[in-house]
Amino acid sequence: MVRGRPREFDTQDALDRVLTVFWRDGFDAASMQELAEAVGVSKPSLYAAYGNKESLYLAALERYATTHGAARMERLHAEPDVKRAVQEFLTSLVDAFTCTGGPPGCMIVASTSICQASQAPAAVQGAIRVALRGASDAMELRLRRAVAEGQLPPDPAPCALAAYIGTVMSGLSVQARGGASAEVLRNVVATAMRAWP
Amino acid sequence: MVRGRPREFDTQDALDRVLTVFWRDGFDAASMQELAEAVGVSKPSLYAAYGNKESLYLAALERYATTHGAARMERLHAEPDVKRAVQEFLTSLVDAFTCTGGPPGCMIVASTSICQASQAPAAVQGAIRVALRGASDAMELRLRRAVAEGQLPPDPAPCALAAYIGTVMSGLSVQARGGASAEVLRNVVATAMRAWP
DNA sequence: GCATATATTTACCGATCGGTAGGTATATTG
DNA sequence: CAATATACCTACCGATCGGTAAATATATGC
Repeated sequence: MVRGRPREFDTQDALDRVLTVFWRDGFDAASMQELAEAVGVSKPSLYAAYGNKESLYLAALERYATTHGAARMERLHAEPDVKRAVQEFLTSLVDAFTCTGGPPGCMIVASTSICQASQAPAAVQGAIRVALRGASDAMELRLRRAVAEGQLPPDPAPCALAAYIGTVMSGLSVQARGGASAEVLRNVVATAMRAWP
Repeated sequence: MVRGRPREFDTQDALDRVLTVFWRDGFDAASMQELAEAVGVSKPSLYAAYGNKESLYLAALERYATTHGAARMERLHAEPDVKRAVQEFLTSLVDAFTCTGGPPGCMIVASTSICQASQAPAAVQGAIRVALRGASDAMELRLRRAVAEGQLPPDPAPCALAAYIGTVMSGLSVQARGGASAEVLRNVVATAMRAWP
């Protein structure tokens, strides 16, 4: 057993609460004071557990990817029919972006819009860029597989189609952030799928 | 003639410089100090000319709409062929979002992602929402006209199609913000237009 | 010239920011 | 029972935030 006084909060549960604040307010606007209150501990406890604001954000971003994105990505690869897979993927995004259980939209997309040229540390900006690219890259991989399986024509190129889907994903987040309803966004997804080759 | 010492800077030209900083950094992250330096005057001069940060932002946002959006909107209504009008509209957006003369992406879209639940004053958040809706509304108007002219089928509804195009516009801004090239985004527009009825 | 009105700047205000020092509480090890 | 190691919180640090008071500079009206 480890010596010393045991921590009085669960670091993963705390990350979930931190994540929600960063998701809503972004890196700059979320203050360490606010984050500490969201977790229910004092400010120095956060520093002791995670280092500084930068590493806390990086940990929260990673947790966001695993708890809010991983299952959806797995489902994208598990569904054998590629068109159905993408359709279900986008629809589940709409549900997530308009879910009242958390802030509207996507944490990564929201951060992309504002953190690229602000006071955010370079590591934070880089991680956000990587995360944004990650979704498109995974989508491109899925489309490439579909082409290899003969489910999709090679033209338009999987790369271009993935960029289009990534753009729609980003747009859905912005619209949700702006107050668009799930019903409206489901119609957007239906229209977007009309571009399917 | 008006009495008193004349202002030593042009308020419209100053707004252009202020606008660029807000465009890049957003309402919160742009400090009055930074804005004053961008204009080339001292901080109290900005306050004297525009009131406070909130009204300065609102003035900058309005100027952004007129100097960066109005001409494009007029062109959208002037082009008689609706599909070509929309295509040219989106393509010109790509050029604007990736133009090296200013920050990448759209000021309104970038602000939407982060200012909705932050410390930004309610008036600022409201103005951003209105501006974001404005683009979709103008697009819907254009599509309704096309339906009336027989250029477009009534299904999908102009409302839904406009929401889709607005989503693509938002997505283009996010992707540009994330570093996507004009070439990639032009391909995205081409793919997006495949959904045209 | 002199009063009036407006613009400009330096220097400052209280509040809040990210981050930390230092004392105290609580666990294991011996 | 120490002794040690870790977590906790109060109080504070310098820097920066939005915003302003007060003095000075420059124009017009008489």
